[in-house]
Amino acid sequence: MANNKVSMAVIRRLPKYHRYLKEMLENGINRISSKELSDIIGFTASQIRQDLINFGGFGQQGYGYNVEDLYNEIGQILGLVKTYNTIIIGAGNLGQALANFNFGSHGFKLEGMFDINPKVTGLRIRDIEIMDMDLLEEEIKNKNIDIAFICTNKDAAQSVADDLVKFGVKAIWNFTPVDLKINNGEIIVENVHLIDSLLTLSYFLKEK
Amino acid sequence: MANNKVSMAVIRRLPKYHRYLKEMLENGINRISSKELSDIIGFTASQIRQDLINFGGFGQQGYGYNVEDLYNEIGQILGLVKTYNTIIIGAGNLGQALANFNFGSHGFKLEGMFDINPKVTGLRIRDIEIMDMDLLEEEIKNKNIDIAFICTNKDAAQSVADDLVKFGVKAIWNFTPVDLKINNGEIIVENVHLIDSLLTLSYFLKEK
DNA sequence: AATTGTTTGTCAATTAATTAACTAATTGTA
DNA sequence: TACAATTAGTTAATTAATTGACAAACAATT
Repeated sequence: MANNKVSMAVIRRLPKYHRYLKEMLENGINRISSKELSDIIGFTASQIRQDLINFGGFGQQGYGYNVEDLYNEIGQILGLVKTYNTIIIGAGNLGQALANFNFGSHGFKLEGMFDINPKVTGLRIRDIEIMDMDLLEEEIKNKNIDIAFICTNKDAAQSVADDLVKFGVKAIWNFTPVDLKINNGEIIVENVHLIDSLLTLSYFLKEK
Repeated sequence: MANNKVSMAVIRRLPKYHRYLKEMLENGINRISSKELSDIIGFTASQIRQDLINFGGFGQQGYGYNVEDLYNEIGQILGLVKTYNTIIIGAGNLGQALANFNFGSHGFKLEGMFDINPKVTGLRIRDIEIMDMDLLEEEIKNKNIDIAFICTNKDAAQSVADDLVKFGVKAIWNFTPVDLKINNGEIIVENVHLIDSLLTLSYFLKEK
């Protein structure tokens, strides 16, 4: 199971494999070749084999891949074997929407929500209390929080991120239209820049 | 202003340029070199020049780029010169969150929201009525809808997409964890696969 | 058991994307 | 006005990513 520098392009395809394999598993398909997978998922068969080889290769010549095994392997590669503790910072519409997404079923347990607005602090979303930001440090440390979702407005994002890092969070899922400056190279930052996505759509729409 | 096949990598960087240039403009910076921009935005100076050359090149040797001009040019490239009419399908937590995002300020005017759930139809979010899906065809045609945001559950996504295409929508912004099958090659589909993003984060978290 | 067909893993070839080097235009200054 | 400094545009070199080809391994069949 080699692991010297897997490219970002490959990594970003893994969740899609995982998604499709799960579906196949649910449909009772227990064997698949790279060619068949190619037809379904839209990557070339060669690319699929190359991608999987990055992590050791899980197939068998003349047979293909066992769907369940491959699903489990990719799950493992994606770190879906343990549960991560998460919190949401900013309990506005987006924060509340994410709280209701139930990422818990994928192994991401929501442990708390935070906001500065006294109109929402004290409320509960899906049994999770919205707490004041004053409690952030304590909660991160007590509950051993791994991942924080930043759903504040863009002006608050950087200072919130600084606090999160200071208090020991390991990864940030950033929903604000800001590129966070994080000095600590150990901290993972994953952005969901909705406006960038919409502008990309707009680009292609204009091209027509 | 050449335009023979700009690569996806370049296109997906454009919104970031646009974002940073806007910020500079607001800060009263009116001139910038590729080197300075590189320090701020994190792409190499060479890449920045290469990117811009795809669209004709807007700089001047010995001077750099005029921030306002470049901002406007990129805005134009991204199609931000006209207003697009949008609707949201699925008025659950996410749909409501997106309605409150106010993409109108970027030229994306929200013209309606739709849901099948009678508990939410009739309600208003930011002065936009949540309508029953029965009215979808009529509204798309009357209001000349360009873009639909799909925020339904994943099981409804494909059939909603089929209807949207049939009724004349030009682009779909898909928030469901499904890869929509659209035959009509003229239709733009832009995905926001939140779970894929979270699993990518998870991958890097596991790597540490 | 032998043979045919399938399919991965591997390696090579190709294509795409990024980075570096260079040239010529322009700015700013003495 | 002349000259040094700056900097985009351009071309070339490098690196990365994708695709194609094929041998070895295995499965299925006779």
